[in-house]
Amino acid sequence: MPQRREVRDKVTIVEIADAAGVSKSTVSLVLTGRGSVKPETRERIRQAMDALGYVYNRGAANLRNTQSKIVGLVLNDLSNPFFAEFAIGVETVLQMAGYVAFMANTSESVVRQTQVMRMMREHGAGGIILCPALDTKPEDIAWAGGLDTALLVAIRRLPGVAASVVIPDNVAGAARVTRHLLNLGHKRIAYLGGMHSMVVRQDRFQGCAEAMAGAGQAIDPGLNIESMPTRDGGFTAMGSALALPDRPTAVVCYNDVVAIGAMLAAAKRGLVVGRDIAIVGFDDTSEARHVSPALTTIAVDAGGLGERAAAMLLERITNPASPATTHIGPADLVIRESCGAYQHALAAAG
Amino acid sequence: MPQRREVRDKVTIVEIADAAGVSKSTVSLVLTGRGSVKPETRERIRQAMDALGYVYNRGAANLRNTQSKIVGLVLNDLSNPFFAEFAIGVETVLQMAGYVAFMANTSESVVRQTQVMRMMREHGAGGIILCPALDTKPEDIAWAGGLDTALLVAIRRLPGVAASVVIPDNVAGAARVTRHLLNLGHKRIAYLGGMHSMVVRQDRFQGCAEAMAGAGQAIDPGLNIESMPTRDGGFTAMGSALALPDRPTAVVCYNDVVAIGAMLAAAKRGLVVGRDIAIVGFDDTSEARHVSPALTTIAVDAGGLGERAAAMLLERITNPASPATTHIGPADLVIRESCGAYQHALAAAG
DNA sequence: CCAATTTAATGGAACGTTCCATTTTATTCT
DNA sequence: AGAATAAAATGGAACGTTCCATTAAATTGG
Repeated sequence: MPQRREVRDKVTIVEIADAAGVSKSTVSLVLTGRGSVKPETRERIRQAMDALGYVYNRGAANLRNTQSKIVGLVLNDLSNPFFAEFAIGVETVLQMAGYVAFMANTSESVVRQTQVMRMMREHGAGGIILCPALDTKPEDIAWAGGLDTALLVAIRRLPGVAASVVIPDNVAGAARVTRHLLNLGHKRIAYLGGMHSMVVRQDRFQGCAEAMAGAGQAIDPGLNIESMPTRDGGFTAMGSALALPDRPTAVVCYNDVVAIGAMLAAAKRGLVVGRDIAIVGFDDTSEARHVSPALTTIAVDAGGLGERAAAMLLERITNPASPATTHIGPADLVIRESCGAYQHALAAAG
Repeated sequence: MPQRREVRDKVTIVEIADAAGVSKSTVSLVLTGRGSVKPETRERIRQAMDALGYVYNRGAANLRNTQSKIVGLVLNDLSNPFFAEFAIGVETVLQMAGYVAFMANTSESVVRQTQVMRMMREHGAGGIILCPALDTKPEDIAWAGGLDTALLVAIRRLPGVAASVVIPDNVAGAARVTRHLLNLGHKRIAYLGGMHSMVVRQDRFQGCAEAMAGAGQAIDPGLNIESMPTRDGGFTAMGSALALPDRPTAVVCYNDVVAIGAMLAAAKRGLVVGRDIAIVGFDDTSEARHVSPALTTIAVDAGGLGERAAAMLLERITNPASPATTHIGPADLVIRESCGAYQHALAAAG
């Protein structure tokens, strides 16, 4: 007696060929759209395909091709809306080009990052967009020189790595928002949040310091305070800033989430943000708009950076001879309430 | 004369074998860790691998295996922090199990959703977690009965589809928050946001209506107002609610983002939310905590749902005989300021 | 020390596709 | 109509791996 069939085995190209009374080569032709096949035959094959529920096996195809049509996107912190926006931008461009993104979240873990990138390469990713986890070392991506997988580093640049780069103009943005505070009359300005080892902090701090220098001022070293780049980090950093005998009158924060933590700390001490003290952020995440008072910050267009990153990577994939390039995106000042500009203007008018 | 070599071709298992003076079968053995090979030989092979920069070709391997170790995650709206949290939960569990997630964002487009799921199946995904785009029809995922790719539907259930399901307890959650409002003395309660065709809205509205009925009340049909499930949608829906001759005193919203839009509309009309009118949300996204006044809402633990979804899918992948199951996660009331409970308590005490 | 056993290592045939070199069939030109 | 050409269809050898059936080498037992 015939044994009950356990699992219907995958339907392949030759079964389609049999069903359509044609050779497997012909089926391949209609699949890839490469040769010329009689419309009538094509139709017969198409019908056989959905009748049998055929699904194309890209693994098998890539075995000959090398063209994998997949790219990896490695994010250090998907819970940060900034990176979600970035990812959406990447995805949009990729999907238009018929590529599919292989996305993964490392939660700032370098070992996870390594694992995930290995997996992606093993699956034949033609390129990887990497937003590196903290403490990523050049040797963690030693393969980057190779020709099989193109690498693009985004958001956090990675000194000493041969790869294309897409970042916002951190130093110009920080300089811009600092000048805004200087124009409002602030002199005693603090820089809050982020760890000293982060290149992004270095860049932003540098912009801030340059703007101060341009106005003949300098940042008091005691007002340059590190913290984790989190809400809690901002909260405690602001706490120590306010405990100082000579408080700052304005605070530029590493990013929006630090700024929001700092606002909480100020409020807790009875200060009205925007009146008693100015606080500004960086990134312009959607939270910046909805927090109260609304946060003055630097908009870097996360989605746009993502689109640009994807486009640049695609270019390098399709044309491997092209050199690695660097794109530095705009960083625009968005004035809201937390800097006190509005109240300042009122006072000037009144 | 020899032509300059264009691209170093991929190094394969047999090149490793040659370099290590061994057969390709032996290399395969150490790669898979299946047979027994002398430690000394294993070491020699390992060294050859990193000397030549070998990268495992999973496509080729899967050709024999069928075990792909990849699963797809299809999200309808990555820009919503709720789904980002969900995705992180999924990713965490998947990565522990040695799987890699293939993540894609559809932005509520059914055609994009179809494309992306086809791609994933073509790449050999063993399963797909789908947060369906609006207007997804059962026939859009007709393949779901097949045995090659397991399907799990999350967050928005999809009537008429043979798949496992993971959703929060929408009706219980909505009932709970509605009872809370009833306990605060509200009688004229509106339901705001979401389109009538969405099953999630149907469930939440049902919970709300049941709670009202339990208190001998009913929702005035004129206070059941549809809108897009966005901030703008909430804003305009609230606008029309407030334009009514007989205004609601409390509003339960489809989700947090609608609620935040509604709060803006109320504030614009000079109402103090939490005092002049109660507004509550659903989801407990991180924005709910930071908006002012802080939003009373229903917490559904997006991350936990994600973890559960991944675990359930993995179970079905490794054991295809197991039946499709449904998990309904908890929905807990989080009382903050926007419902006025605090002021209510003060008044009662004073 | 030889047989029996265990441990290591090896060919070679798949797996599902592509693509080159051919062959078959249809179309056009004089 | 017959030759020349163009269009359509086909075998079969890759691609990089796994795994079964073997063989070779090492270990054990009496």
